[in-house]
Amino acid sequence: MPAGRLPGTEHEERSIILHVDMDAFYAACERLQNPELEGKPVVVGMGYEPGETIGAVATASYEAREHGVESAQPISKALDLLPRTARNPDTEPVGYYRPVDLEFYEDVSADVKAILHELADAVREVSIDEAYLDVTDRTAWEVAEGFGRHVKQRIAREVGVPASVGVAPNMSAAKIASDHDKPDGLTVVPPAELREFLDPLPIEDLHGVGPKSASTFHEMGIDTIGDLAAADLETITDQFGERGRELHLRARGIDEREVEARGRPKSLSRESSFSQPTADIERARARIDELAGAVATRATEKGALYRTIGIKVIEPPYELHTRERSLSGPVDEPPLVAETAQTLFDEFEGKSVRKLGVRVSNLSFADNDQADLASWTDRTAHESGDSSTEIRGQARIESFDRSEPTE
DNA sequence: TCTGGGGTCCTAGGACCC
DNA sequence: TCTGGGGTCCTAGGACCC
Repeated sequence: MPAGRLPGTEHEERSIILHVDMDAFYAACERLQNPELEGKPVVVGMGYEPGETIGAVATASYEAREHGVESAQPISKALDLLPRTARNPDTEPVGYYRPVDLEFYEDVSADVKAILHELADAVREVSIDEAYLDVTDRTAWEVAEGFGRHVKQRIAREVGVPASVGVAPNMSAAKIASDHDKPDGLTVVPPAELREFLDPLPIEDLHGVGPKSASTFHEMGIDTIGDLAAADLETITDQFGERGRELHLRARGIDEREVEARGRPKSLSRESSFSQPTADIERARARIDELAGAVATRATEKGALYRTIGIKVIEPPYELHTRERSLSGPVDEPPLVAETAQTLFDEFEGKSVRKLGVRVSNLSFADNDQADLASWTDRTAHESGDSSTEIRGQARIESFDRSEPTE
């Protein structure tokens, strides 16, 4: 926190925040590998295999969206709206379906992110296709539009994928701005225009307002961001708690969050659905073993120790349950993930399940994490010797002590 | 919307401690 | 002993995001 930085709105007026959002990113990456797809409707499906009808839409190009294809849609439905083949391909639209190739997309994303880090001091990578930049010290409002265009052009020229950019005095508004003119958009909202930009937008455009909150807002007669800005704060916090306070501020163009690099992950998980809900306990337990193994492998790869192991069970129609158990200390012990997950699943035996997940959380990182390392050695010092093998062994035994009485 | 996978944050009650 | 207040951790669920 720089000394002399003023709090409140003065700080915000000085900030220039840029949000970069790649357009239909997976589809754009597919076009990079296969330029004939340019201008064609492209659908990238997860769990999709060429020629099959299984899976769900991860990303649809804008051309595919024109036919009603949306992300999260089952591939089978997308195929109804946009077939792979047509009787007369000259007059009827044909969709180009591709399976997700995450490794390639991550490489492309890394190229984009490298450019972003050159262009800003602070970068928050939100996801594979999205980032916030604090460019306060790199540009000025008078030339912010040119700066935004420069960002887009560098990404297009050096990586070859389109991006939409929003520039605004804070993160919340920058996010809305980048979405304002998609695809290939550029929207600049200087401080003086912030309120008039936000006011007419639908309440759904506010980041953090999902379907549930939106319908509550509508019931309250709040349909636009301007309506929320004008609403009585107490009415909002009564309904939405602390989150409501935050949304009320953002609706009024205030968002004090700083652009900070993302820290370590807080949890790691794997989940997968059955094509049909199943009550077959053997299948369910086999699936849990697979998921536990995959999660544990990922944790090991990332150098993460976990202290909490949990499962997620979705019963039809779509009833979510979570169970978790904490150990006495952080471990990296793949068999323990599976054992604990299986124990937690006991109470669901005989239930029909449509989806299962395994998760590890309460993570700590052995490498290069001074604070964690210090507290870890500190905490374990009185309990036992200083050998990590002993500590892990102890955590393991205590976890059994806890679980056994319930059986 | 009859719903894929991987995350984050918040809330609320209970246990447990001082 | 029928009983205060505060803090932290654990667990389950909910909402939201990409």
